[in-house]
Parts: sequence; structure tokens; C-alpha cells
Amino acid sequence: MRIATWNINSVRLRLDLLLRLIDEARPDVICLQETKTIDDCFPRGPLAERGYVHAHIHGMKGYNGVAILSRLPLAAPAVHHWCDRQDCRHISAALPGGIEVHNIYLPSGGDIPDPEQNEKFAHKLRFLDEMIAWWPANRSADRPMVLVGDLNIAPLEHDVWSHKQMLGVVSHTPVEVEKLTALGSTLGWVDAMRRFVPDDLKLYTWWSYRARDWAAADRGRRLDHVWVTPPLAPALSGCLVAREARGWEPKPSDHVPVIVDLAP
DNA sequence: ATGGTAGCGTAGCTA
Repeated sequence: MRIATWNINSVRLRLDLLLRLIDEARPDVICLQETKTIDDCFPRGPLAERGYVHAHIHGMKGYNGVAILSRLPLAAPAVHHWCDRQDCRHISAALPGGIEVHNIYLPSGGDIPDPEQNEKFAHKLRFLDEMIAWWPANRSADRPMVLVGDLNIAPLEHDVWSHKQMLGVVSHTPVEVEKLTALGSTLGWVDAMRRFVPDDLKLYTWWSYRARDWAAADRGRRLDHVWVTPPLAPALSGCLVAREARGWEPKPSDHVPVIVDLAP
């Protein structure tokens, strides 16, 4: 089974690129973040035509928005809310065989890495704290689960272009990294991407729009993640970061798809 | 040190 995750940064504007991903990678399940549309405007038709007849969509006007599109039936669709908000940032559904897929868009956190000065950063930290408490209280590590999405944190030294220069930049500050690590420890989550790319090699999924030449500068960050619970770890058979998608014309997302394969 | 770009929706927020 092949699962793709992608912060598409508007599913309506980039429908053609989503269809290109489908043609080129043929994922069974696609998890999108930042769809940026209400559910009534989500382009279900062209996706259903290509076999993605099962969809769990949770969007809002203009911001956020997550979706799980699947060729395989989806059971137990759920919406999860955090920080007493109605943001569309986390949904889940179960695949045949009982594998539960969680699709998460974690708050970016703004620019200033101080929760006293910046309420967006405070929101990000609270979101993490609430999830750290939620998983062990609501799910067992024995359950086969996949957690994907834009977590807006690059935890490892080589998840950013310069560890030293990024230590004070939101997405790579020690407080965020500690909380993401604690989140990973809740159920013994396995970092699927790093199963296939050693920790000492650079690995990015996002490059800023604000660079003159993103590829030449290559100042990326690994903000997007695929985690699995221990029962699924032996099934991991591959993981691919579709770096070339950062150059897809006419208008690429600033994030690229991450694709993971699970053996039957 | 600063400013740089993008999407939504049509001002200003979010990233």
C-alpha cells in the first residue's frame, strides 16, 4: 500500500499538480494539508474519476484544511480539534485491515519563538502539549497507525540547511524539537523517512517561496513527516521525497509530496 | 539586518 502526504497550499489552484502526482506515483491514499477551501468547493469529481472515490474532507474558508483521499474504503472518519478551536487541522480514518491514518497540519507558529510575545508560537506549543497528553490516553502503541502531515517542525540537525543558523528560527528551536520528540515517544512512533535516509544526510520537504532560486540556494527544511506505530514498522518498504515537485509548473507548492510504501 | 513570495479574496491575515 502506498500513502502520499502533501501540503498542497490550495487544492483548487493546484488540482492539475495533484493529478500529476496521481499519474506519476499512483498512491492508494493521499493526505493533503492546507487545502484552503470549504468542503462544498473541494474538487471531488476529478479525483473520483481517477479512483479516489473514498474521501474524508475537512476544510474551511481560506485557511488550513485537511483531506484523506483513498481508492480503498475509509471507515470511522473522525475530526479532531485542539486548543479549543474549530481549525481544520486533524482528521483520521481507518483503512481495510484496521490501519488508522491520522492527517495533521500543525500550526506554523509565526516568526518570534517566544510564547509570551507571540500567540501563534504559544498556540503551536499548546497544540503539541495537548497531543502529547492525548495519544497515550486514547490510543495504544499496539494499534497499527500512520501519522502523516505538515508538522511544521524540522527536528534533526540535518532536517535543516544550517542547524546553527536555524536554532533561533521557528520550526527548529529546541523547545519545539523537544516537544515533537516527546510526541514521537508517546507511542514509540517510528520516523519512516529516516528509516530510509540516514540521520547524517540532508533531507528537506519544504523550500521557501522567498528565495530567488530555491534549488540553487537549497535552504530547505524537513517539515513534513510520516510516522508509524511499532506494529507497522516491519512493513515499511520504501519512502520517497518528491523533490522535483518543488519545480512543477506553472505554480508549485512550497512543500513537496512524501510517499511511503507499506508491504502487505 | 532586512526583505524577499504566495493564496485567499479583494483588506489584511496566514504562511
